[in-house]
Amino acid sequence: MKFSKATNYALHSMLFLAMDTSNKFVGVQELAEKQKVSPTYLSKILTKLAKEGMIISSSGVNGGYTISRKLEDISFLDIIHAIEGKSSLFDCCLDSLSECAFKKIMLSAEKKMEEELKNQKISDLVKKNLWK
Amino acid sequence: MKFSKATNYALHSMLFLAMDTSNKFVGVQELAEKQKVSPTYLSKILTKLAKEGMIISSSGVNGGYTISRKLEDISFLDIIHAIEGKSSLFDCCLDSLSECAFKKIMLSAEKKMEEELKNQKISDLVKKNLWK
DNA sequence: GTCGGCCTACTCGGATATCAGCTGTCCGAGTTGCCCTGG
DNA sequence: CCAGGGCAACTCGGACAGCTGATATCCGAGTAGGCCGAC
Repeated sequence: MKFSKATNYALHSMLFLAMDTSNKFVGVQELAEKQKVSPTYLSKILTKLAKEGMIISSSGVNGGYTISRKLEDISFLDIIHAIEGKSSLFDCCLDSLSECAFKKIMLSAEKKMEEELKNQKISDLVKKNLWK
Repeated sequence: MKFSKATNYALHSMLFLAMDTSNKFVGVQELAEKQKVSPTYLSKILTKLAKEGMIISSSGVNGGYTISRKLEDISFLDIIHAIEGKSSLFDCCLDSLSECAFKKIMLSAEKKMEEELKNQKISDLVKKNLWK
């Protein structure tokens, strides 16, 4: 029961991209170096984000990734869902036909966390310039 | 990023124990059968709960487990913490000396969920008699 | 009758096997910009 | 000069290896209650 490292990489990559003002595409290499990850691995993570439309990828020379225009709309929850998946954190594995009482409660607790994450946008971090 | 099955077993076991009115110790065998798990595996989970003082174990003939007296105080969060551990769900693996901006936000979201789980007691479920 | 030893039904805890998902690597394919060459 | 081919710098995506932690099993040890036999 932990967030995966991939989620961490995804969040940081999004921040890097959001803070890049050059309007150019940023290569995986550069992003990977800053986070000390292998470029190939990071590219897999970025591909997931691209599929969700949060970032845009460009092949070829001077290719790379850049943030999608709708930056203001991208919340932490979106990023986490893109990496971790959207399924519930709790599975009641007893094959109860009737709804498991625990599941309801766990689900509502989960919702509370998601609400909080939905209100946190990457763009807020950029404004506060919280990165070194 | 999922709650483990062990957590599910722990929650259900706690409910079974809480609903047992016989004032006797309930054997692992019985608990395991109801949840269709191996008794040895379940015993490891129950040992963790016992170490946290939520349940009491008794060796020997007619031994088993029974709920601790302070049932009213036992929340979902206590049970989850006993099984999953108490460490934060999010680790920022960049060795930033300064506090990572993400960690703060993730931690606060996590807290929201924990608050909810802290207010949910096993004893409430027993009262509502939500189990088949 | 009663005391003590044995047997049985339990839990406890360590060692180990198994499995799934996360992490990470490798490589071939596709794409694009740029240079270089031939007309 | 300039059009086209080739090259190099990229990403993309599938296949696969390694590792870690969750899941599960096995077994020996300890413990408590009850039975049974000897005195």
